[in-house]
Amino acid sequence: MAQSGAVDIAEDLLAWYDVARRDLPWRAPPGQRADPYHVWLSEMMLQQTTVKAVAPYYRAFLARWPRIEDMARAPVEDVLAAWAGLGYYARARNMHKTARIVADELGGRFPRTAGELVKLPGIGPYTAAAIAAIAFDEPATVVDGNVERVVARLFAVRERLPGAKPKLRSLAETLTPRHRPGDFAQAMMDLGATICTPRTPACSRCPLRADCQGLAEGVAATLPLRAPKAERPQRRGAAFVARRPDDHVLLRRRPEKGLLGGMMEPPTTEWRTETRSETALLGEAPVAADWRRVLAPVTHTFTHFHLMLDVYTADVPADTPAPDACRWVAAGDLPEEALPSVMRKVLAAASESLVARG
DNA sequence: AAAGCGTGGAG
DNA sequence: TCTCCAAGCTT
Repeated sequence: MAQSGAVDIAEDLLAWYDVARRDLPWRAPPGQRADPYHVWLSEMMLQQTTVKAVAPYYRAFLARWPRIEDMARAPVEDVLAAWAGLGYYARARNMHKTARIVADELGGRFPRTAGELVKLPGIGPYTAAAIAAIAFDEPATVVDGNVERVVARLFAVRERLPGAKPKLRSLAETLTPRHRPGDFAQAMMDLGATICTPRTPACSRCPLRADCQGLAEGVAATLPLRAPKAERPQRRGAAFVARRPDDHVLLRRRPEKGLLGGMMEPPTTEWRTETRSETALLGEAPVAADWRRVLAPVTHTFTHFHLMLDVYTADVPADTPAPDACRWVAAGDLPEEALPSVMRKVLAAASESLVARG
């Protein structure tokens, strides 16, 4: 194998990027520097989230809040509602905090270095480096899952993640060029997303195949090695969909911190590992009513547990007061609410059952 | 520093 | 159906 230096590898990758780069909504045309607001917004959304899932949200956010001052002015509830369905909702809360800091305290301008960017809410080492490199041309080393995979294969690193992170980072640093660092970062991610994929990588089409130690040793597709994951426990609970005669349903705002923080839901019981009796579940209903259980429970899988929710529905009087942290919402306004996917499943199950009952 | 934190698509 | 996992951050 002709052993190329780091500079050659970076040059080969950039040459490939110039002809193979993906056209993504947040990318500036070739040769132009991207708008920091656009880069930041896209990077916040892209944390642990696929390009395909992000694209429509990115367009919607930019159309609704064209400048960071616009987002800063919006109530956080609006941002959460627009974010609903993307997951990891702390990202949206942190993003909004950063919007206000940048708009109100920094004159609408993002810090230009990774070292300053990382101090802002929701911006960690990866996002800070990505913004600094892409928007401000700082030769920061951008290390995400793609980069870890590409580097692990390129240098045949057999140490397991997450222990191997420091080694992978330092190897990535040796590759980062002072010229076009933003394009280099995006090239690494494009390579990881389209060629050096987690399963069945297309090594025959890889611009770095001549320098890939993992390929030479026949282990590329198996890297990087990962620690086995903990199994997900099952949790159970009930959700209560109360409906008024004027077609309003009762929603509750979840606590600011923790799972689905700040998001709306039809009131639910606690979610516990053990199964509880219907009587016990109904004891946590938000209002007294003739609750009827929907036939099929809603199931949903979160990052660290499976959830099964029994769904109860009830028709309640028009003058039923909304309990603490709750409010009545017209059925027609539900699409605009900050309802996470699992809670949209609950509402769909309730509404199907109402239809089925006629 | 290990664990908590979403979702939907691919295989 | 089920597992894996995607441009990570926070505490």
